[in-house]
Amino acid sequence: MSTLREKISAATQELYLEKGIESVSMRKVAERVGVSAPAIYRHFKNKNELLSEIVVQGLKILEGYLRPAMEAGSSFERLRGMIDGYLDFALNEPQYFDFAFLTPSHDINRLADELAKPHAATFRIAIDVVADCMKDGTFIDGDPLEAGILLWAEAHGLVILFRTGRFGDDPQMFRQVYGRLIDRVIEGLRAVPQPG
Amino acid sequence: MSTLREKISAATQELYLEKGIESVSMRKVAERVGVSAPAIYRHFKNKNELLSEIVVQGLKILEGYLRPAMEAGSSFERLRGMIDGYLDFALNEPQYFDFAFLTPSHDINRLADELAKPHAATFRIAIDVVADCMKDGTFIDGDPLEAGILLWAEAHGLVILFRTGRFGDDPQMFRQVYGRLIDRVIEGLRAVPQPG
DNA sequence: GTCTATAGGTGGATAGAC
DNA sequence: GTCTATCCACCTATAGAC
Repeated sequence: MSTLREKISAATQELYLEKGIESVSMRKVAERVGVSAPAIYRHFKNKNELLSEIVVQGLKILEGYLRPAMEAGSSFERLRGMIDGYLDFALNEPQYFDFAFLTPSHDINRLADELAKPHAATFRIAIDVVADCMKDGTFIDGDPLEAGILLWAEAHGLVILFRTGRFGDDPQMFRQVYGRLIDRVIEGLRAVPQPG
Repeated sequence: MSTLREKISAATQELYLEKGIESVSMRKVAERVGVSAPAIYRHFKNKNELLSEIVVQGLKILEGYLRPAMEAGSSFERLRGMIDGYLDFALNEPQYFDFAFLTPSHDINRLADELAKPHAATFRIAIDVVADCMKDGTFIDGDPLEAGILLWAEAHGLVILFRTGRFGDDPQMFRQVYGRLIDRVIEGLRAVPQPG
C-alpha cells in the first residue's frame, strides 16, 4: 500500500536531504522513482506542491520530537520537554528545520494551509502548556500567549543563529548555550516561591 | 567615478530588490547595465561573488541603522537604540534582512569572510554596549557575551517569526509585540535599584 | 576589457499516443 | 495514468576576435 504518490513524495525528500533543494527537479525525482517526469503531474499539480511535501513531512517529524514531552507529569516538565525536543529536532534534522522555518515565506511558496495548520496546532499546544504552568503556580500569572512567544522566539533565534553559522559548528557547545539562555528566560517567568 | 564594477553591483541589487533572487542572473544583470554577460566576469569571479555584493550592501545598510544609536548619551539608550535600529532595518529593508540573515549558510554560499567580518564587528559593538550597562550599574553584573546573545536571539527570533509570516503581516502590531517582549528580556538583566 | 558566438547544459510544463 | 516527444525558456561559463 505504498502508492506512487507516496513514492514520489519519498523520493523528493531523499533528494532534498542528500543534495539540497537545488537538486530537486521534476526530472530527477522522476528518475529516482523510475517513471517519466510528466507522470508526476498526475499526482502533484506542480513543483510547489511537490516541495510542500517536504514542509509537511518536516512538521510531522517535529511533532514526533515533541509528542513524548507531552506525557510528562508536571506542566513544567512538559514545557521543558518541548523546548528540548525542539532543539533536538533542529540539531538532528537540520534540513527539515531549514526548509520549514528558515525559508522566507515569499520565496518558495505560500504553503499557507499545509504549513499554517499543523504548525498552528503545535504552537497552540505549547501555549496551553505555558498556561498550565501559570495555573499551577510554577509561573507567575500573565498572558500565556505572550510568554509562549517570548520563549519560542528565544529558542528559535538561538537555533537560527547556530544554523546560520554564528556560533561556530560545535553542537555540544551550542546545547550548553541554549540550555543556559532558555533557563534565563524561564527564570523571568517563574513565580517566586510564596512564603507562607 | 562610478566604475563599471559599481554599476554591476548596483544593478544586481536593483534586480534582487525588484524581482527577487531567482531573477538575478548574469544575463539580466548585464542587460540592465548595458554590457554583455561575459563582461561581468572581468569584474567578478563568478555568480557567488556577485551575490555576495548583496550581503555586503545589506550589512552596510544595517550599520547605517545602528550607527545613530551609538551617539546616545547613556549606555542603556545606546543599547535600546541598537535594538530599535535592528527592528527598523528588518521592517524597512526586508529583502536585505532575508538575504543576510535568513539564508542557510550552506545554501547560496559560504560568504565567510565578507559576511563574518563586518557582522562580527557589529556584534562586538553590541556586546560592548551591554558591558557598559553592566559597568555603570544599569544591568546586574554578569557575562556581557551571554547577555548580548540572550537579547540578540530574542530580537532575531521575533523578527524571523514575523518575516516568515507567523505573526500575520501588520508591522505596527509586530512593533508592539517586539517592544514588549524585548522589554521583558531587558527586565531580567536590570539591576534592582540599590537601597541606600 | 569588451564583444559575438557557442558550448553544454539546466529546468517546468504540455500534447497526444497508447 | 503513463509514455515519448517536444516546446520553450533559462542558465553559467569559456574561446577567440577585436
